[in-house]
Amino acid sequence: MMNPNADAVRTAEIQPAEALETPDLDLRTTGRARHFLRDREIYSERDDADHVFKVEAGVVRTYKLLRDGRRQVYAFHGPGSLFGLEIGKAYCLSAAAASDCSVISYERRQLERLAAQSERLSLELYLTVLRSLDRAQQHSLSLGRRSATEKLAIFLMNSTELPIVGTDILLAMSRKDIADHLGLTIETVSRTFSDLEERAFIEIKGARRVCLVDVAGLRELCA
Amino acid sequence: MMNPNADAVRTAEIQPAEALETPDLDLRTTGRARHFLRDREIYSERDDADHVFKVEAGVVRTYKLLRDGRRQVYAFHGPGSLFGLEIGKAYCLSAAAASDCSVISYERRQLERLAAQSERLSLELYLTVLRSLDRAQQHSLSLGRRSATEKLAIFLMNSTELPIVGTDILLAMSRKDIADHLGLTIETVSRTFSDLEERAFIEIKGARRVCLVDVAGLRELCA
DNA sequence: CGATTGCTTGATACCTCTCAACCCAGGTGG
DNA sequence: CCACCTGGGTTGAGAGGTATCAAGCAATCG
Repeated sequence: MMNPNADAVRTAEIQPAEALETPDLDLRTTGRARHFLRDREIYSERDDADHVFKVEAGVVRTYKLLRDGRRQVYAFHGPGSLFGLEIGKAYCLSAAAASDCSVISYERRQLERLAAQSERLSLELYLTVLRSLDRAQQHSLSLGRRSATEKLAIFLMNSTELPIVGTDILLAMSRKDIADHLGLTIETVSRTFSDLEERAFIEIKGARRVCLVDVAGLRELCA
Repeated sequence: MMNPNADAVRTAEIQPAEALETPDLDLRTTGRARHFLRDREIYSERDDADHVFKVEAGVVRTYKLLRDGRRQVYAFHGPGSLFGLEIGKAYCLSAAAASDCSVISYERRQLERLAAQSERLSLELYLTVLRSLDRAQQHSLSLGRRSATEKLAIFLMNSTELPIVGTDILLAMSRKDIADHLGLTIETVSRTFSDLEERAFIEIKGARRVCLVDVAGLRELCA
């Protein structure tokens, strides 16, 4: 059940390729490819949780809305990442495309059947959830005890998994997505970006394109 | 692997009795009872994760320390709750007694062996982790997007699981524990308690004893 | 008792939010 | 081609909530 050999957990803002990278053949055949344009909803909190998803390309965000419109983005899922695993009948989060993306959907009941038969698949599911838990906890640390600058530095350092062009990273998500992920406002995110640039930690080459000039310094900011 | 029958997830600040409540006999025999005085460390981040624990009595906190002394408390575990499940070799959080408490420790390797044999045990472990994930996400929502008043209201409403005397709840943890859990300072927690009392939502009968006078109102505060 | 510890209360500072204006790139249509 | 519009991002000024620093209080313990 638990794997003592799986070593130090990587903590990435964008959930990277992980479980099911080399999936059982069964699984590959049962999935169905789907595409979503940016900001399209994939599923909504309270919907019947009858599917589990894996990202093929692009980035998906999972989030929750409060009555007054405040939004908390829990995680960004990049290619290879699984999302939509649930205990109960319904999803307890919403999921939407943070960028144009394609995902594979698996029928939950089918996946359950397969997992019951395959020791290996069920272990992978277990590890997937455990990894998500680890990330959620890291995220709590970011939200609870850190300044805007620290939050953004952490976010950037954990975004190293993103598409890279030369030394630059490309952010798939909007300022609002970042803000709602870090518990800040768009304005503060923007100001903090500018601040990091003035202090020569990064260079902003476009709203979605950032060069990490001083990685050591950024890491230092993460305390 | 996944259980479609396990319905709506309870979200409690204090992790309640859940998995292993009716444990396999094997498990019961392998556990070893241990006692800890308040604030004693049970394990530390980076220690070898060779044991898994279940709370028998009292409350345990899992937490992490930053270099500058800031502390984030991730969760409080009450009687019946499992903690210490890990992917990697080492614990990625620390655990300590929030109040005097007794826990049962299981050898991880033994638990792994048992889980490999018992469909039921491995399912319970899976669900335990999934539940923890759900709580961690709820917690992120509290940390990221809420005012001190909302945070404390949520905390109190989720503490209904606590020992109750009449209509009062008894808080097992200190103000500092609460503060570090909610991402606030002790002073703000204290002020917010007072504020809630002035507004007649609660009555403070002692530092650790609170009467929830207006439950409907408190629930309203949770938005 | 005096000392210690945990909690409460007060005054002020600081960080982030709020509201508002502005900028810029992309798309549309005359 | 350019005027216009639109949406996302940036920047500014002021307000507000929480942190910080400091003092005071109550309970516990030697």
